Amino acid sequence: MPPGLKDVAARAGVSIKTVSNVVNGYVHVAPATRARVQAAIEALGYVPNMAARQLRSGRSGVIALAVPELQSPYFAEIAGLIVQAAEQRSWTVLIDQTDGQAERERNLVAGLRRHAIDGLIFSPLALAGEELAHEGGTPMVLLGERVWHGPADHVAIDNTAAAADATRHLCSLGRRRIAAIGVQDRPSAVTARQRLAGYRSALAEAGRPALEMPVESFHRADGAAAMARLLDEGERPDAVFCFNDLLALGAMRTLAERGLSVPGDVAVIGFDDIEDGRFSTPTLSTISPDAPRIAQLAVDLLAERLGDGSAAAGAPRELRVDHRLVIRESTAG
Amino acid sequence: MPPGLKDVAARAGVSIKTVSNVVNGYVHVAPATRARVQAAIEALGYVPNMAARQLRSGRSGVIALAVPELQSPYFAEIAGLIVQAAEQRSWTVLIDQTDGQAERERNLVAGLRRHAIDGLIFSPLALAGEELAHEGGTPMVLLGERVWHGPADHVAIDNTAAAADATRHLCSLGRRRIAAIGVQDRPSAVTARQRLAGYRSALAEAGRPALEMPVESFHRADGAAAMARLLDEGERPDAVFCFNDLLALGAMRTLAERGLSVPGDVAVIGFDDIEDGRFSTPTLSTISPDAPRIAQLAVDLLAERLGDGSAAAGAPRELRVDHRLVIRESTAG
DNA sequence: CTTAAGTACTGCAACGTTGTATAGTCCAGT
DNA sequence: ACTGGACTATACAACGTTGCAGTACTTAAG
Repeated sequence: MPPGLKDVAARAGVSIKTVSNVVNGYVHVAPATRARVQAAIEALGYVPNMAARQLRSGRSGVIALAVPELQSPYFAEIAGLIVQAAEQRSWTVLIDQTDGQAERERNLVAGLRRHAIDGLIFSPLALAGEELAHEGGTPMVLLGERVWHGPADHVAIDNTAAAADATRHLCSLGRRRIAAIGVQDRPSAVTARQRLAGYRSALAEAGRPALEMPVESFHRADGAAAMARLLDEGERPDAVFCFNDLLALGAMRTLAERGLSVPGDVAVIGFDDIEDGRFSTPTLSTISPDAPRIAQLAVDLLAERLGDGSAAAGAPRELRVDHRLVIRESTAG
Repeated sequence: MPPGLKDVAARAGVSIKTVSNVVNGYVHVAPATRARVQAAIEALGYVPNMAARQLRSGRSGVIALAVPELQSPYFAEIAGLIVQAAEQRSWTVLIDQTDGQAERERNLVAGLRRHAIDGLIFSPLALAGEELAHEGGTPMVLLGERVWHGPADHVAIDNTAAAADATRHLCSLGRRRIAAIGVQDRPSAVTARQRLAGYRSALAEAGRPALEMPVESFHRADGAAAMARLLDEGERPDAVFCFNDLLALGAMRTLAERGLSVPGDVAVIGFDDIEDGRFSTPTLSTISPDAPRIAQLAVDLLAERLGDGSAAAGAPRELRVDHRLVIRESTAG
């Protein structure tokens, strides 16, 4: 049984509350007393009991981060950055994998964990719109664009503009048949729909035909399969905009297998700027979102809602984060 | 303020304890009463307060997983699998990033989180040996070989044998100058040392010279830099065994930049079987550990220690998990 | 008809912590 | 000497839950 305030108090010859005051850095404690208590704490190896603290204060010091899957490098990176940002506030991050399952996401929002976490940073995949609304419970910050008008804060890059940037870049290389890999028309696939919109608008601007390939999900295998379909289907594209880097890496793999050169025969650009793309052969051009800033802002927004007792007060905010086009070998020359 | 047992009890016209009994599935509750209480629970949206539960029971239902970094695909995969395995027991996993910092790892072992988690699955990087010993606190399962004789369970593959398998494979291709990338001589770099041992023994067996490149850490950039040094240094190797896949991907990148073909000029094999290697150009041969089994066993071991009150009882166990050699393009032909 | 065993439910205490209220001490300024 | 304030320390009551002990009633067995 680990020692409690009681044990420390007994050893130091003071009251329980005085020990509590020392632990919490209360100012009005005589130096001698403080020293005695400190010594007792050291001697017994006292560590505050978080459960009891939380029971009293209602705060656990834990925030949850819900992402579709950790295996995806982009989410792993975001997760790592959020953990770091949370550390500055000495929060612990509990990472939840939703696997893109609506049921799981619903549970999160419904607040099944309500009593254990102070706040939630959530990157929704299966849910969208009003389904994300939650009544007065845990403060929540969403990663991704705001496409509805519920009470949660959002942090996102401008997906549509970024997709247009990527597509325009391909146009500027003089490519004419520019395909998009990553189309999804589920109503909840907000990100895919926005990137598609950006792609279409840039193509329309340049007067080029659209060539759109749907995918099940955003993994390498989906990219590889989509590219294969594209090649088998008809006149082959001379450029591909993939809605994330994993799709692009999969697509490049198929191109290599078919003996096509990148960017010679087909230029490829991705989205997310994951590390893999910096070391692939060829290296992958991409849209680089300012991930550290996304993480920082998400945590800051949450802190704001948490600090202020009136969490509900203040209109929900949408914060826009920068992105930039990174040109590497897969679209060089 | 969320409703508590008290509120439910008032609404259902029973005592607090009866509600508690219903919630906990205690058998001796009249069906009618149970129904009434259930209705009240539904109506108020009652959710048990985990903090209070933990305070009473000492159990939080949360286990921690400590890995060096989530950005590393291997750890991300393990993390995902462990979360899934833990879910079967309805445990929540709190993922901790140590960033390979000894201080951070020490804190974990010392049990700074002692009161908030029931158990710890730990993949140590900076710490080794007796430093990992911990007195009677939280049950702990270590990922990685047991190189000391403390009280914790271990789950690991046979790193030395696996490294020898990889090296022998390169020998069997008729390669003569087989380099190793990933050497580390910090006493805590247990994994690196074991893989090095396997490499050396296989080379000795085949009567080939050793060619060893140290690295700072196990990332793509380290692999790329090590490969560059290797090429600049002297007679170039015709095969490289990299101690993980990230190093191998980095090395392949350097080879591509230098215009060398893989496996034509240099065969490359990695270790971990991360997804990147299945889609890289060329695809990467590797040692594939049975990661799902590692995750399952780690969780099962922890459950065993947790279930039994006498956690200290029972000798610490070391479980060996299978691995296999996966031959892909980077060592084909 | 008594006793024992079983069922249905309740009340109290405790888990370890902190906010509030309070009491005593000491000194400065009247 | 007397008031007011700052300082130091304490006691008590919660936070929401569950283990334990206990009460009242029912049924079965002797």
